[in-house]
Order: sequence, then structure tokens, then C-alpha cells
Amino acid sequence: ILILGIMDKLNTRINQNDNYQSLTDKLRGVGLRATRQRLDIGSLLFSGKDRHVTAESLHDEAVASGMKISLATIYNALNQFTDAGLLREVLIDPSRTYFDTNTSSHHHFFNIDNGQLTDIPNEEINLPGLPNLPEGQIIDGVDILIRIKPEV
Amino acid sequence: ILILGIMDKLNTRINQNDNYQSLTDKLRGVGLRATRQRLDIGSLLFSGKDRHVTAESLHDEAVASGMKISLATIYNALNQFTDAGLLREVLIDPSRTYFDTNTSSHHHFFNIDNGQLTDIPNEEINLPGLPNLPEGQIIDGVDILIRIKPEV
DNA sequence: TTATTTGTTTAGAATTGTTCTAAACTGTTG
DNA sequence: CAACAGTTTAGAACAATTCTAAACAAATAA
Repeated sequence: ILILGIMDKLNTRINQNDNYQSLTDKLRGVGLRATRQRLDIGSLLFSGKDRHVTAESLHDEAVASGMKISLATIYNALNQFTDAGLLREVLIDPSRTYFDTNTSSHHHFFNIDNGQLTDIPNEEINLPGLPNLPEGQIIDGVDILIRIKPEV
Repeated sequence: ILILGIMDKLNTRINQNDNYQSLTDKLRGVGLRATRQRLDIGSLLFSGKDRHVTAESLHDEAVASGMKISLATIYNALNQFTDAGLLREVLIDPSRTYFDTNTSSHHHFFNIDNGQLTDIPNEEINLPGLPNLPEGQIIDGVDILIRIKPEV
């Protein structure tokens, strides 16, 4: 059992180093140190599929996966990742901040019934004829949120 | 001077009753009692032009106009007015809740430089070809926010 | 009108999401 | 491996909002 435990640890270590190499590059690429906590958080966020998280939800998930990370660190990381362009903030609900791993131009469905947020691929929506902008102003970004609910 | 003061008060009283009659109807119409506080708040919100306020900004304004109203009452009133369909909540910034006196279908410019929020008349924007909705879901509403900033 | 009921306001406490502080710790660089 | 600079953390602090329960005021009944 002791040996199994050690092998397990070793194995995890190796796998993590493995998985974390590209994450390390990603973090260094935006000028952030590749700390264990950031790598752990990154492994949850950037593992393929796009995700929408809040600080709280991500912290719960991290704790559930046995990672040792404080909530403050989650907040720090989410904000730093966002500043670095690795995440995007999404406006859904004035009481919580949502982060989206999909940083490309796209929009959202928000299910007001169960709080679920899903992406709308950019091709599926288009808004021709943008309105006249106020004098001397330019567009910084456009956010479209379509609130949906179950039919009857 | 005493007489002027009294006339002034009387005048104000008369004007207020005057102005407040339609507000009284409006409140009763949605099942709310026409209390002094609600009438005062209503007079700030529904006096012609469309407005965007936060609880804090409205409270400051009320206090500045010499109205005696607690912040809790402002919160209560804004929420009740919103539930009653007299106001709309606008998503701008996860840290504050904005209310809009324009409850008709329309969208917003948000100046990220100075925080100013302006309406986009509904005719000026259109989004043809709405995306396919998830199975069994229908649209509850659409929010479009165009973030703008000063040109260079 | 006055009395009664029911809804409203309020100060202050409580709650929630988020940021700050400063001490301990850890990547990175020389 | 030493030294520095950046990072993490617990817990305090903060800001926006809601709650509590006691005082109060509008509506209604008598």
C-alpha cells in the first residue's frame, strides 16, 4: 500500500508536469509566474471545452478535486487571467461576476430558469446597421445577451 | 418674510399635490400605496425624460433635493417599481445595479470612459436572424450593450 | 370622523461578493 | 544556492444589498 501510494503520487506528479507544460507556457506568455495554484486553476479552465465560471463555483470545483487553493487566490487568478486576455468577463447578473474561457467574439443565451449560460456561435448572430455612435466615440465591444426560458 | 415663507410652503404643497396626482394614479395602478416617499422618488424618476439610476445615485439626488428618505426605502421602491414594470434593470457592471425608466424594448451605449449610459432607440438597431434556440426554450428578452470609448 | 387593519419606512444589523493587508512562502535569476 | 520579486493566504475590511422588528401612515370599516 505504501508503495502504491508513492507510485500514485509520482504518477500524478508526472502527469501534472506533462499536462501543465503548455499551461506553463501560456502563463509565462502573458507574464505570469507558473505557480502551482495558477496551474491547478488553469487545468480546470483550459482543458478543451469552453467554460463559464464564477469565483465561487471554481473554488468549489477546485476543492472538490482535492486542490489546495484559497478563495482569494481564485479571485486573484481570475482577475489576472482576465487582464491578460485569457478570460472574458460576462454580464449576466449584477450580483455575481461570470468569467468565460471563450475570449473570441461571441454572445450568450442565459436560461433564467436554471441560470445556465451557453455560447451563441458568432456566425449565428449578426447585427447589421450598427446605430450611429455619439460624436467622437468608437466601439470598444458589443455584448448581446438573450434571456431564454422553458416554453410554457 | 414670514408670509412669503408660508406662501412658499403652501405653494410647494399645492404644486406637489398637483404633480403627484398622476403619480398617485400610477402607483395605485400597480397596486402600491401612494406614500410620500414613493411619490418623491417617482417625481425624480418619472418627470418626462428617461433616466438611468442606481440606488445610491438616486438617494444622493433625493437628499440633495431636500427629501427625507432612507437608502433602504430607495432600494425597496426601485425593486417594487421594477417588479411592477415601471422600471427595468440594466446589466452594465457586475458591481452595481442600474435601473432604467425606459421600459420599452431598446438597448444601450455604455461609455467605458466616464460610465455614462445612453439609450439606443429601438429603430436604430436590429438583429435579424436570431440564432436557433435550445430545444424547448423561448425568448424572454434580449439585451444589447455597446461599449464605447473616446476615439484615441 | 375615529378606530382598526394592513402596508410602509427606517435605523441598524446582517449577508454576500469581492478586495485588501501583511506575513509566510515560492518561482526565478544571477 | 542566495537573493529578490512576485505570490499565496487567512482574516480583516469594504461595498452593495437585504433583512429585522419597531414606529408609522394609508386605506378601510364602523
